[in-house]
Amino acid sequence: MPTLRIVTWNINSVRLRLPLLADLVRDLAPDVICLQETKCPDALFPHEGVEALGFPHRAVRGMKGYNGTAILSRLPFSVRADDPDWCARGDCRHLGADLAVPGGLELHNFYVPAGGDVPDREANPKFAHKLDFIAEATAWNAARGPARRAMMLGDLNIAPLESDVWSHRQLLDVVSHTPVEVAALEGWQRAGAWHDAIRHFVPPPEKIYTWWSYRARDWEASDRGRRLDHIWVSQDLAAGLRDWRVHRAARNWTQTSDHVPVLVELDV
DNA sequence: ATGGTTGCGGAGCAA
Repeated sequence: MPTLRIVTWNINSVRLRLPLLADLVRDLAPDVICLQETKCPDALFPHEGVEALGFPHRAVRGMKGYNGTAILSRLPFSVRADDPDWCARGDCRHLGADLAVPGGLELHNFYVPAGGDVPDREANPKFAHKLDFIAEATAWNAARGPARRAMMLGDLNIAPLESDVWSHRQLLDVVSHTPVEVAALEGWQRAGAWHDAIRHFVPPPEKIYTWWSYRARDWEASDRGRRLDHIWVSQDLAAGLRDWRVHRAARNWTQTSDHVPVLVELDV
């Protein structure tokens, strides 16, 4: 029974931050890295640099300027070909893989739309897109039944719990923590019977954040963070969870992302 | 209440 270390990171430009990927590999020793916001067309992906870090197996789904996902792996895997094109946009927000481990392991890397600034689906098309995206993913999970030997991770752009934000009261009207978004994310989680792998180790009310705005004068002193990045596992994998890490130190790396890497180690 | 920063791409949009 192999033990895997799997990381999710919204890298916010894979070309700009390729050197930081080396720091991530040094610090976390991952077997699989799932990236979001690579902002890189597939033809321009820095394959050589990633190969040199020890990741011979890669899949990328990128576009010019925005979005983009990638899976970098020490183990072989195949890209899942029949997963949906969410909201029929072809906007590179999901990459599914079947990892070559005994018994198989499904891995879904998501970049959920951020949703703009106004939490109103009529006034703000970006917020409508966010809710529609999650509704489609929820229906997909519901149709497939409870997940088995599967992981679901990525930048979901929602902080569901009061202890996932620096101030529940002050963020109730802020996109990422509104009740309608929280209900949508909880519905998605329920539809797939997903188990929150980070809250498995750190139950509420302990605070956990994975994102701090670039706009803060001193992100560390103000510590106004949100837990936007998540790792969920199917119920049959929950007993295999071994370790976790939110790599807060990465927020102080030179020219870093506003998100930090999140790691889970588990027996699969 | 407002404004604050970053990346892409080379202005303005998205976050």
